[in-house]
Amino acid sequence: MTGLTHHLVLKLEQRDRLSDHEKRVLEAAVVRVREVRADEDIVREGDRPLESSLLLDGFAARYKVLSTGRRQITALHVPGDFVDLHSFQLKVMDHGVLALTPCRIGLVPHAVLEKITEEHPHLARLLWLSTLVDGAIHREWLTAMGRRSATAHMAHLVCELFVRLGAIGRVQDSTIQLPITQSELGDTLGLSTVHVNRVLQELRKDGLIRTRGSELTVLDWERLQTLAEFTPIYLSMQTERR
Amino acid sequence: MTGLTHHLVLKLEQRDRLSDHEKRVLEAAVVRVREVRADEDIVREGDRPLESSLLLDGFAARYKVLSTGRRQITALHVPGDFVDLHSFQLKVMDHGVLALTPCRIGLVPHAVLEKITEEHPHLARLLWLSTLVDGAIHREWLTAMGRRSATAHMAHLVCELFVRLGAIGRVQDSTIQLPITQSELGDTLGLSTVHVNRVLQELRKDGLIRTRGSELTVLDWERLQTLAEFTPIYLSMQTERR
DNA sequence: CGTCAGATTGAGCAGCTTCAACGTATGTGG
DNA sequence: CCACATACGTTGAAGCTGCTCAATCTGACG
Repeated sequence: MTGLTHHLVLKLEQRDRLSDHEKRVLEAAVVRVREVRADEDIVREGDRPLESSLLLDGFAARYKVLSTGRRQITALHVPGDFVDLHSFQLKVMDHGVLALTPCRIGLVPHAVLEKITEEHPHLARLLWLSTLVDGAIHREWLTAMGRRSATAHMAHLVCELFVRLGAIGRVQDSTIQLPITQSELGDTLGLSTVHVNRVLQELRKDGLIRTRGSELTVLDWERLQTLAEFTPIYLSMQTERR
Repeated sequence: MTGLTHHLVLKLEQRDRLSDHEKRVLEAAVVRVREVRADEDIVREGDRPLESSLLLDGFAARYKVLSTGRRQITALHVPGDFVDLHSFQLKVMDHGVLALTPCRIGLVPHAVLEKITEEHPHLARLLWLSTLVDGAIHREWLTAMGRRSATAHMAHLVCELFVRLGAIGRVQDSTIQLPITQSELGDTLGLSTVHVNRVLQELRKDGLIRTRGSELTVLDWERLQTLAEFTPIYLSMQTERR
C-alpha cells in the first residue's frame, strides 16, 4: 500500500482529507520513475519541462546562479515535495533544481495535472496549496535573510527542517539526516562557508544542537525555537476543509 | 468596458487568452469594493479571511514583523494584483498586508474562487499561475538578498517595478510613481534607511535613475538592467497555452 | 599511503548598521 | 501669515557583522 506517492499523501492528509479515489488518481499520475545522481541537475534553468518532478527519495535544492558564479539556493526539498510543480503553469523554469543526494524522482506529466484540474478540483486545490506553501516558505526565508542575524537564521532553518521532516516520519530521537555541506548551507542562508561554520559552532557551544557527520540532533528545542522566533503556522500543517 | 478587473485582465491576457465568458466570471467575482487609508492594514497576520483582496488601485505591501520590531516587506503590490489570493487555500494569513497609499480593494469570496475551480478550470489555472508568479518573485528577491550587493539589489527592484507597472500601463516617459518611503524601501531590501539613501545617491550619481518626489525615472535602462542582472522571464509575461 | 572533499581556524578588511544631528517640505492652529 | 510640528531625506562618524584569503586539519576511500 505504500506506493510512490506515500510521502506526498502523508503531507496532503495533514492538510485535508483525501478520498481513496483521489489517492489512486495521484498514484496513477506518476507515469515514470527516474534516478538522479548526487550533484546532478534534476531540472535546468530555462527548461520547459512537460512533466513535473515529485521527489520520492533524497534531498534536492532549487537554485539560481549569478554571472559572478555566486549561487543562491531558494528552496530545499525533502521526500514528498514536488520540486517543480510550478513549471506546470510557469512553463519556463526560472531556476535549476539540483540533487543534493542521490534522488529518486516520480514524473507527473503536465497533461495529467491539467486533467486533474478539469476532473478533480478538490485534488487540484490541494496541489495548488502545495505551491502556496512553497511561497510561504519563501516569505519566511526572505524575512530571515533580511531581518534575522545569521545565527537566528540558521536556527530557523533547522527548526523548519525538523517540522518538515517530522511530517514524513524522518525525525528519530530529535535527530535528522541532513546530507548537505556547509558550503551548500551558505548558499541557502546567503552566508559564506566560513561564517556558516562559525554559526554552527555557536549553536553547538550553546548546547542547542549536536552534529555528527550528516546527522543533526536538536538538544534544546525550546531555546532553539525561541532564538529563531520560529512558529510553524506558515507550513500549513493543520487540517482544514480546502 | 473598463470594469473593476481591468488591470487584472490586462495582466492575465499577457499570459494566455481569456474568453469573454471568463472575463465576465472574473468581473462578477468581485462582490464588494472597499477603501483602505494609507498606512492601514488591508489584512492582518493571523486573520482567516473569507474573501481575497484584489488591489484595484494603490500600492500595498505584504510584511512580517519580528519581536524586536524589525520589519520585512516580502512583496510589493500594484493595481491588478491579488494581495492574498493564497489565503483561499492557506486559510490563515502568515503575514500582514499594508496599504502603502490609499487603496481601493475588490473583494472576491473564497466560495466564488472555489466555484471557479469547479466550473472554470482554465480560469482557475490562471489564478493559480498568479500565485506562482508571486513565488517566482519571492525567489528572485531571495537571490537578490542573499547574493547581490545592496546597489544591484535596489537596481533589480527598480527594474522589476518598471516591468510590472509597464504591464498595466503605468510607465510614462520612463517614469513611474513610486509612493514609498526610503524606510519602507529598506524594509523591502533588508537594508537600513541610511543605506537605502546612499544606494539611491549612487544610482543617481551614476546617471542610472532620477527621483523627484515620488517620481522615479530610469535614465539608462540598459546599464541599470546590466547592473541588476535583470531578466524578466520570471514574471511570466509571455503568452502560452495554459 | 596519498588524495580529495569538506570542515576548521586566524587575520585583515569591507559593507552595512547604528546613532545622532541636521536639512527640507508640507501642513496646521493661532 | 507666521510659528511650530511632523515626516521624510541627508550627512558624518564609529563600530559590528560577516566576508575574503589562505592555511591547516580531518576522515573516507582507492
